[in-house]
Amino acid sequence: MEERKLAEKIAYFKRLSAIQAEENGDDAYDAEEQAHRERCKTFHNATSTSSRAKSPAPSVTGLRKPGTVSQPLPCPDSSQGSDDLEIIKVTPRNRSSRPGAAGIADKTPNVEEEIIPESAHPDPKPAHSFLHPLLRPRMTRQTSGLTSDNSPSTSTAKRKKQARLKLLPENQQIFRGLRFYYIPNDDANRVRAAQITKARERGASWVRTLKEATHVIVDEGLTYQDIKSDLMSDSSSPGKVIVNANYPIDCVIHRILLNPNQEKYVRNLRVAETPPSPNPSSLPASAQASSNSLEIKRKQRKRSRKDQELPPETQSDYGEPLQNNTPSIAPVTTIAAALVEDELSQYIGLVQGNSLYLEMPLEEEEDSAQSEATKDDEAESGSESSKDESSRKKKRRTREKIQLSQEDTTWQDSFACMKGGTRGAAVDNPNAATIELLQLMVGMYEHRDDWRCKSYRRAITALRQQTRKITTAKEAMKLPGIGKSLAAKIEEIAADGRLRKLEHAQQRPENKILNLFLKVYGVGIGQANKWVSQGYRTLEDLREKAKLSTNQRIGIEHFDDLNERIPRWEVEALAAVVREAAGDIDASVEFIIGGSYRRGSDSSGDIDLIITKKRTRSSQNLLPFLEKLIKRLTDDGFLTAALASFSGNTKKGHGSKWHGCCVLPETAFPKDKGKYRPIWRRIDLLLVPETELGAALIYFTGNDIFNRSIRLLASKKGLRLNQRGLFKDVLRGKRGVTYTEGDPLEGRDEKRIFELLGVKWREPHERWC
DNA sequence: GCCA
DNA sequence: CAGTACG
DNA sequence: TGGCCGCTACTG
Repeated sequence: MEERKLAEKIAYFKRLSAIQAEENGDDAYDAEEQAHRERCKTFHNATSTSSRAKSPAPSVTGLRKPGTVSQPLPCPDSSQGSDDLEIIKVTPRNRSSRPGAAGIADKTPNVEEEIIPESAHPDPKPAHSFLHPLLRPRMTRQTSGLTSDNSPSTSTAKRKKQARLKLLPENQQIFRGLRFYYIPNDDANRVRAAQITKARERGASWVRTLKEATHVIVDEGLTYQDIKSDLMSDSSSPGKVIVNANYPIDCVIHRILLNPNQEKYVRNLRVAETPPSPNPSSLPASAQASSNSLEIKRKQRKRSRKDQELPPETQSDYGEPLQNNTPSIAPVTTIAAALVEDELSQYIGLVQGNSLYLEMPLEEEEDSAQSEATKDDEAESGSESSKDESSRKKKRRTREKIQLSQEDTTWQDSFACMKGGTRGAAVDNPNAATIELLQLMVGMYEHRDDWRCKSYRRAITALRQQTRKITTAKEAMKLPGIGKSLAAKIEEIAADGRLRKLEHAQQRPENKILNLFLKVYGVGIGQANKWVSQGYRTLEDLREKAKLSTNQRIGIEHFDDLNERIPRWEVEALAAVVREAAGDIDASVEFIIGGSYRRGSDSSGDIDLIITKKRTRSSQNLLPFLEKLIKRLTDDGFLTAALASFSGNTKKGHGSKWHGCCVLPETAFPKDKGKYRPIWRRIDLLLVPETELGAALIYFTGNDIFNRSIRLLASKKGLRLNQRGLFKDVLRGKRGVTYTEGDPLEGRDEKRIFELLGVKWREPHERWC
């Protein structure tokens, strides 16, 4: 026992130094990993290009062919999906007993429910106290909530149940959905305990049996011979990832799931002879070939911070030299951008600025600049239309302004819903290039980090309102919603027309695959992450091997169709079909096309229809009608799928939305539009009583940013806006207690809602934010 | 991501 | 209830 | 440091 601990301790420090080295030069991937990425890149290029390719045939059969290139990524066999279910059945103790929690082993806010309260961390001293100073702050945050939950914590801890494990933000949960089994599977020693904690903070769940695991983490020093018996006992080992403890560490360092098949992670854990049930697809030749122990391969390139502080020219590994349009500032801030980029390039969701930033001289210059801005602002406070000057007001200024100015043009102006924003604005905008790249960043964050996403979009909105090109960070900082980080990015883009962080993110195969999966209806970040980590890479993989919900299957089968834009004329044609059918059922029902169509868009992602009728006070009143309509349209072949209806939802009395798919019938296809081709379209129907039409119009017209903004504004005024109306924000502490009465202020009249909110009316086409 |  | 979707 | 839209609605 003593020997064991000593060995582990040694191992700990060994890994620790590795971490430190990594942190110092955190883009120092070793050659193996880079090679892996290259392979991935090549692979993906080969397969993904067809993702948007449309087949001339009806899309029912138009699913693109999966990648044909073979790739040594772990690829779960088809049985794996069903394994999950079985696992849960077998070992329910590790999970919440709630039936809905199946398969959601990550995300453990309710860990207390779990069994095995005690955790074994005999040492009160936090593990991170060993760590390199640079690491400490972050580590402190991560491990502060070290706790027990479903962990197979076995040692006889004195520690009782205490603070729960604190999960890191979603975007850092690189292990989300994965289930780790350690050999040995306890946290008896500090090293492993810390590793387990780190893994779990990043979304991994620590399971007690080998059978449950997706990943088996074997202590360094153990060989295949050592774990052989363990693995033997598990018939499901094929398909599992078996790696040594360096793997999760490196993943944490790089903030991303690395290729587990690299030799350094499987060293000694695999034998060429006869592994119990080798999973060929997860055993690359290289790994199988050499099982002899090599020395710990130290990361070769450890760029120190000093090394990074190079002149821009040296930094740039692109062909073109940087051009200095802005003499005095550019060099400095370019370095800043480069440094930041370096730091951030590891993983898209990297948080918080780094300390280097605080040392940058950006802020000092700002003060002087700010006084100027202040002066400018003074002159024209209140005139919203003087686009250039007034919108570059400094935040501090804004605050003053609030106090000084009058109601109408004050703080409300900072809400997106107050601003003009029009669709075509970006086209001829001087910041178009910047906007475009930032927009791509939004795409990378979409569904992943909602808040960051929001920030980028807000920044884009700000840029769009400029009449002058923003070229420096200093300048950008003056815009509302643009802080240091975004300002640096804007400057980087202005300087050399590119954003390295974006490029880096774009070329990550994981991101490409993730983006692909996220486009499937019914697939969110959780499911997409799970699938990616399970090794699925194409839609074909999903269709054949993954277990899909009904909706997800539809989303995949008609992926190409559903991701295609709908031309405006077709939106009208589709609506006409619905109207016509409805006319036979109840001619007094009215339809309003909402969504981007109502905002004037040339094309839409889907068709949004508000269904309403005079003298209706509840969406319930329209339910019978809708049922008939649905049946009729389904029989006609117009509606092709129901994605979200309101099946057993009568209890809440709402039942107001219907989501599904439809196809424009050939009979309704305009002759002048070329050759007819049936394309599945997403259609959303919203049942709206007359009394709620105004609010529903606001909601269904959007855009989303506008909605959120105006709702936020409402809440700041002590009101509440949703798709059913504007409400007085009464604090109803008791659940649903008599909230039916009196609270609604307005729901019927769209303009009236604007008025009550003190917001100047905006036409739908002015609601692009 | 930004901001109070 | 958590995940996903809607604008 | 916590909030960032909706006491949204629907699915499983």
